Amino acid sequence: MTDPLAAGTATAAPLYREVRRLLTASLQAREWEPGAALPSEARLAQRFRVSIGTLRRAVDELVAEQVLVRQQGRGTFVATHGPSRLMFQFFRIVGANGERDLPEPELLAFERGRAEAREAAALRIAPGERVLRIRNLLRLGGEPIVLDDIVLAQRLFPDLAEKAFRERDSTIYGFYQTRYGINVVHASERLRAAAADRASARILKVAPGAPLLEIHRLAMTYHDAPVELRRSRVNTAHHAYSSELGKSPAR
Amino acid sequence: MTDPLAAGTATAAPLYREVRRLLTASLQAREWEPGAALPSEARLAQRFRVSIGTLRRAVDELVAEQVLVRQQGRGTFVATHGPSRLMFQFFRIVGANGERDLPEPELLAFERGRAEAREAAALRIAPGERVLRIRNLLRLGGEPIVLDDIVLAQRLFPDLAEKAFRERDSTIYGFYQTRYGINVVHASERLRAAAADRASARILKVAPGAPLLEIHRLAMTYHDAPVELRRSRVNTAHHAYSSELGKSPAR
DNA sequence: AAGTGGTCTAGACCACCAT
DNA sequence: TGGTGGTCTAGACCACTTA
Repeated sequence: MTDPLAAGTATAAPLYREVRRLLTASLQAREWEPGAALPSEARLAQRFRVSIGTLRRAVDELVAEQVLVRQQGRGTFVATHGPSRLMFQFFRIVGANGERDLPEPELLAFERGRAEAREAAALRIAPGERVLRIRNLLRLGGEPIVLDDIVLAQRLFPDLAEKAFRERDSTIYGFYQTRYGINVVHASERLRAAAADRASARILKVAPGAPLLEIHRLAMTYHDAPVELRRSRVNTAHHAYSSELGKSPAR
Repeated sequence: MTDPLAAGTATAAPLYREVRRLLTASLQAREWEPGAALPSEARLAQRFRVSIGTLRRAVDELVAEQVLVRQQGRGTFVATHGPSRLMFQFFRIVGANGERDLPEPELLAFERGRAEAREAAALRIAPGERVLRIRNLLRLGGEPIVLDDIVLAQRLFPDLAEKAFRERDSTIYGFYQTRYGINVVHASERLRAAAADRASARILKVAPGAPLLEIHRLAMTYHDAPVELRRSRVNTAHHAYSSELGKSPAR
């Protein structure tokens, strides 16, 4: 194998990282559609001119981040944002006994606006740039539990209209993925307790001033590029946010 | 290599899992002290009669769970519960700008009691069994921010007295590890928003009824055996709980 | 210089899935 | 039966730490 970085610039990155980078680039370029199978590991190893072990190590990392999914005997697939991925990765609200229900969404508002300073900084766009503001209610077991206020850079979602958003046939991240080729791969959240303002209280059917769990989330695609800013307010009277510390996801 | 499970009982577990099990057993038996180096990978591979690749795979998993720590050129070490592990794995409270401070603890109460039904179920002991109840305040930047109520099965911590707990020279989990050989390796948490009761409000210097972030944590050692039950109340006026979704820790 | 973990390879064999 | 991913091996070479 020829050294990919022969010059003496510090220490060369390991080969499997370079292979991972190439795989990610192909995913970004939509060389393989969401849900589709990648070429076999043997073929990919040939293509990148590495051993199968090195190729597998690169795929291992993308599988760990749930960007790819392996199925023994069948192949390796581009992960889709279906209900199961939502529940495993992006929806952490559980019932009193730890049980998880699929949330039922209701679109409350869909508006166009301009980015405020803090929103612009988080989304890495210019202050005042056009944004979409979406208000979405999630019900669990019929009860209104989560109120989401979503901000998107309009530039990333050209032509997105309320009708298309409302009539999507999948999760929100699934919609981003299939309609706009934007694959949310991780998110960073900050949680606080806050008193319910009047509007939130009315929608969530709690008393004004009641304690709500407030979550600020920045969802990102490859290379930590920001995609979506979201503020959630959760009625935690009969639900909770679940967090696991120091345990590898699944096994 | 002889098959470790020759009989036809379903599918045999992979060899690296068996090696991992043996390593975990040695750790539980304190064959290597916290902070001490394990034998080299070559020697461990010889000992377990596996190839170095298989041995490394077992160690990989324990490193991913932060039970072991690798240092290139030096060796592989039993992870200790020092300040850095606290901050990376078990303390998720950050400031308004995301900065992390080391909390300064103050012991408020140390009492003996009996396990209530829910506590007993969580700790997997009998209802009414002896427990220790510890109330601990954490300050950040001098301000009281987190109030912890800790419940321990006395059986796991024989002879534990207030003085020893108060005068410990490390984190609480470091104390469990060095004094009792109990290594907390992961924890499961449930977060809610709740109104401050009078006692909490006084200690955290907030108004009674102010919204607090309430965290119920069950800390576990190897094989998910429960160790500690903890309820935290956090003043999130100037701090937040940080959560990363779908990102491998560190890299 | 010696010892450690980190990377990479090449190949064998197994388990599982589709046909 | 053929193709896929999953496991395991044996060995070479590199990077880093310590003395």
